[in-house]
Amino acid sequence: MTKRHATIRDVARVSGVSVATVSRVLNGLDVVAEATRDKILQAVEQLDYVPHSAARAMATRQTTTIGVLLPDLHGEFFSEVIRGVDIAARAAHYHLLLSHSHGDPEEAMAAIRAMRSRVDGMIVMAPTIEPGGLMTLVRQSKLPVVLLNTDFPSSGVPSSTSVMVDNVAGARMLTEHLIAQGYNRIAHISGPPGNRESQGRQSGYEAAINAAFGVGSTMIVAGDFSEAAGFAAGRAIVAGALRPDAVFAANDIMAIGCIDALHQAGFAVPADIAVVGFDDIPAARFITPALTTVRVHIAELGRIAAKRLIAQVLGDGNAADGDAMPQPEIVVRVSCGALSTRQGATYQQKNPVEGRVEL
Amino acid sequence: MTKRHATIRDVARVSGVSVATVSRVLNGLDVVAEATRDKILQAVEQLDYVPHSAARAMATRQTTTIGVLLPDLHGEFFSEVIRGVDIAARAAHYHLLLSHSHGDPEEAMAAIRAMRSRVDGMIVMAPTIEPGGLMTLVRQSKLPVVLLNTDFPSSGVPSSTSVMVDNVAGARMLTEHLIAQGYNRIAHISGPPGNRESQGRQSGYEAAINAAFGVGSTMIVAGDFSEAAGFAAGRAIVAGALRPDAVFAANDIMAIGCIDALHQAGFAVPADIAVVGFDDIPAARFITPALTTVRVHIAELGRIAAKRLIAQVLGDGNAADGDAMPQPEIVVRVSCGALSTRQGATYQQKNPVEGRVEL
DNA sequence: CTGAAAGCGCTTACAG
DNA sequence: CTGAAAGCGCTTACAG
Repeated sequence: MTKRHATIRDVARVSGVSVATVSRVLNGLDVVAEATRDKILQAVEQLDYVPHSAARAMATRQTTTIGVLLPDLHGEFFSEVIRGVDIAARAAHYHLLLSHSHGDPEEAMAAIRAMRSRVDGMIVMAPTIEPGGLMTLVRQSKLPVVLLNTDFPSSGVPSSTSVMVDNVAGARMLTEHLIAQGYNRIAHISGPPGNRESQGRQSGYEAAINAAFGVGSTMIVAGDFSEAAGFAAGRAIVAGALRPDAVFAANDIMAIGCIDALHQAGFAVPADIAVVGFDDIPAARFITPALTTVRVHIAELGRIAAKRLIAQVLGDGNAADGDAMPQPEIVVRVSCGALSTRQGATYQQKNPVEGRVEL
Repeated sequence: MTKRHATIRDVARVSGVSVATVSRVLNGLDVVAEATRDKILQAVEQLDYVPHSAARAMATRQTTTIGVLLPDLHGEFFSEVIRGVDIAARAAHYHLLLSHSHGDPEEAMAAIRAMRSRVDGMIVMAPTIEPGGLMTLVRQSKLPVVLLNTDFPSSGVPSSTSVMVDNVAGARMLTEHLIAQGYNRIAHISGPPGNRESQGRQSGYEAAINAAFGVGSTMIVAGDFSEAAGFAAGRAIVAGALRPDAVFAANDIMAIGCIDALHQAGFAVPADIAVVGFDDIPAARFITPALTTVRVHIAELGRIAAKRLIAQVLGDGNAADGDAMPQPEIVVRVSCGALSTRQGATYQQKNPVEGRVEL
């Protein structure tokens, strides 16, 4: 067992051919004679030869690696994106290089540069970079890029380079679901201003409310996606003059905070006031009452992003056109009042009872 | 904007020096004259030059990348490991290559080979590879490796090459916590047999019970880490002859299933029977009653693994010796009976009231 | 302090 | 069907 790995020259020597021929066999060029091939494969086995990827990358100018740049590495959204990206990457025999930006535009820039020579393309989610800067960066990286939940000036960029959750549709559906149940004073706890998820969800809410009750019927309580903000919003609602009969929080964690505040003030959910969320985090199923919410298939989003990216890398223009964007779906549980408490809240009913409403 | 990126030759040409000198500046060899340096840096800027990592890797035989091989990519454990690994990798300016094995030994082997030439070392978590095979693989990969929560024959391998959660200690502490509260018929819902997490947690439980009540006082209900198994165990307990006054489920999700079954049978938790878990998943805080459990700082585990790995890569023998392994800690909430229901269950008390008991 | 040149381990026209 | 050789873009002794 030598200290250093075998190289293609070792394989050539052992099998008595040139490195060119070894290379052909390794790359599946089927011009090589069967006998030669067998000899070579045997040598490969014997030497435990694995091609050096940097050398191959130099020669081919390809890395068979895609980069994933995320704003941060916390929580379920991140892991689901990665999981989906991995599915597509693995199917195409691509490796995955991971990076994140701490939500900082500077770091995002730096990460993109650092990745540039190590990948054949990248999936970037960088909500904090202003679109112009991002565009420049992408341009000068000269790499195929697919944007994930990230704004991009649409100046001639093919839509296939951007995938995103349809927050507007999800929020609208959910609001309409509340309206359909007879609620008519529906408040919205918003996410942080300037955040595109926030904006989309609020827009969907407003569209549904305005369509049903006319312009001016919206009730917005400012939040920021934190549990504390949801709690505060709950207290404000309890204390406020205009009592909503239902609350749509822009994410689940705020909904949970809100429910907590309502409970503490002696309100029953959903009997006195319905509360729904967005995201379908794992905890949504476990709280009491189980939370009605909107689920987005994040892994699928990641998978599609990766598939499109790889198609671009391969110059395979429309290989990924077959994949529809995943649509948000409503997950009906107890907190909206559509199900009785005993349903939906507990383990066994989980599958049979939860109602999913496809868009 | 040419189609191809600038190379070191371009920089050399523009700044009127040799590529060797450019290389020196790029690598911080401070032998270069200030004026030369400035010229070069300016050219770098102007050309938006970024060194080609494959070329550099060829020349230096280093990739400044570490690989992370995980059994799968689901859930919080995974994302926390990655997050921790990333912290250490980033601090040392290493990139992260991610792979997983679908829990399949064959795939794990393949993944290790595929990674071999792309990384300077790897963190591998491959609980399904039998130790002998893993050892061979690691040996022939000739790469620094740190094992994460993975068995390894201890034949002369320095302990720094393996990091793992101390399940035994965590389970023991938790069981002792129940004992200290006066419970004396404490059952354990085990994880899947053969799983090392399972085994460790069960051992810790047994050690504590045997120490307190003498050998033969343990009560084990077989589980498999699933919510359904916890539910089934709860039903079995309800139906059984020997009623425990407390249940320690080997993970939170089984504890949740168990509580559900108890509730459905009309038992109050913790008044009639206490239930505790292990892992401190996010949902543990949100269920009713909020779950007493054991928290393991997974991200810290990942960080230490990466730090040790990088120290090995750098030949920096004891650089990581300063880092103690993270110890499990008990998170006391409502389900063990130590806190009143109003405490611990709700948002505001989250921080002030939850009792953490350091090991 | 700087440069010319070899070498890292592959792939790929170009010949034969 | 196979081989000799150039080239991918760096780094690093070795000279000077």
